[in-house]
Amino acid sequence: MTASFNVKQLASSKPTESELAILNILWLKEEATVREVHEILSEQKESGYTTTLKLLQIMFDKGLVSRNDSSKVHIYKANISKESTQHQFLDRMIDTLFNGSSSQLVLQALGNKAHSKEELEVIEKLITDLKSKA
Amino acid sequence: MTASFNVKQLASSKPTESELAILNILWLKEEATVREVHEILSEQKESGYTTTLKLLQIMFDKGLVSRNDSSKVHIYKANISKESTQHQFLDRMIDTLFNGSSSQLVLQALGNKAHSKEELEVIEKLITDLKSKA
DNA sequence: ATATTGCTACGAAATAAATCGTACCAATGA
DNA sequence: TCATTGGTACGATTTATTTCGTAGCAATAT
Repeated sequence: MTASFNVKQLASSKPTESELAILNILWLKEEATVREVHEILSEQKESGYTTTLKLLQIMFDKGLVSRNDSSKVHIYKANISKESTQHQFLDRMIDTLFNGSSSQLVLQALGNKAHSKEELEVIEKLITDLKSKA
Repeated sequence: MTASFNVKQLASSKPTESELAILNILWLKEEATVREVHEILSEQKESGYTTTLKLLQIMFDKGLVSRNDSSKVHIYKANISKESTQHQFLDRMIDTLFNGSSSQLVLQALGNKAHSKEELEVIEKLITDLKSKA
């Protein structure tokens, strides 16, 4: 048996908080064993090894991660991209908290925190591009 | 006994999904009875009256809403602002999903959906302002 | 007076999420 | 060979959240 993932429910379900924490690690490392994930995870939050294991197994069942179990030590990979997950959460947030207006959200986000001139210019450039296409 | 709210845990806790749905209604209507909240809520989602009631009572205990119970029919108000809640969720999201970079989030949000020229110009204007202060 | 209606309070069940203990297996070292 | 180590599987507990039934009370209608 080689690389595979379960198809009970495709990666449509919204990851929970702890699942997100694990996904972040997998996005960073591309591949990781349970132990590796657990090591990094426990820097952020105290918890037992089997908790991490179980979480990864649940995520596997949901299709959020895939794994290679050809050797005894299973190797996990994220099965959804960071971008699509960002997208998913942004959409949901725009719906539930910004009356469906993404520009509303952008304005808030820009207002909240300090941004360097460089960051602002990158954004500005994107807007110029978008305007020419609108 | 007049307008009051419980102080067990101040409005620090992150509202849950259903609590958010209720807050949205209260932000819209400024004040509402349980029945009014329930009426609007059940347009979006089937559920019993006492469910809404209980939810409001829990939110009251958490300090998320305040209420005037001087008459038999209690009148509820949101006790946290929409803006601060947006802020709270944005921050959390930036942390857990955008490596702490809010401009990253802005870029994603701008890229995701179509924006009208007008919206883009409002954002552009804000950026110009921010740049002059940076 | 008594029944009905509409409200709050609140315990408790149902569901979802997170956590952990224990069993079990294979590889390795003494 | 036998003990130890390090891995997976998985049931069961705990905790958080949602949902609802039932009791009880006051106002209103019959």
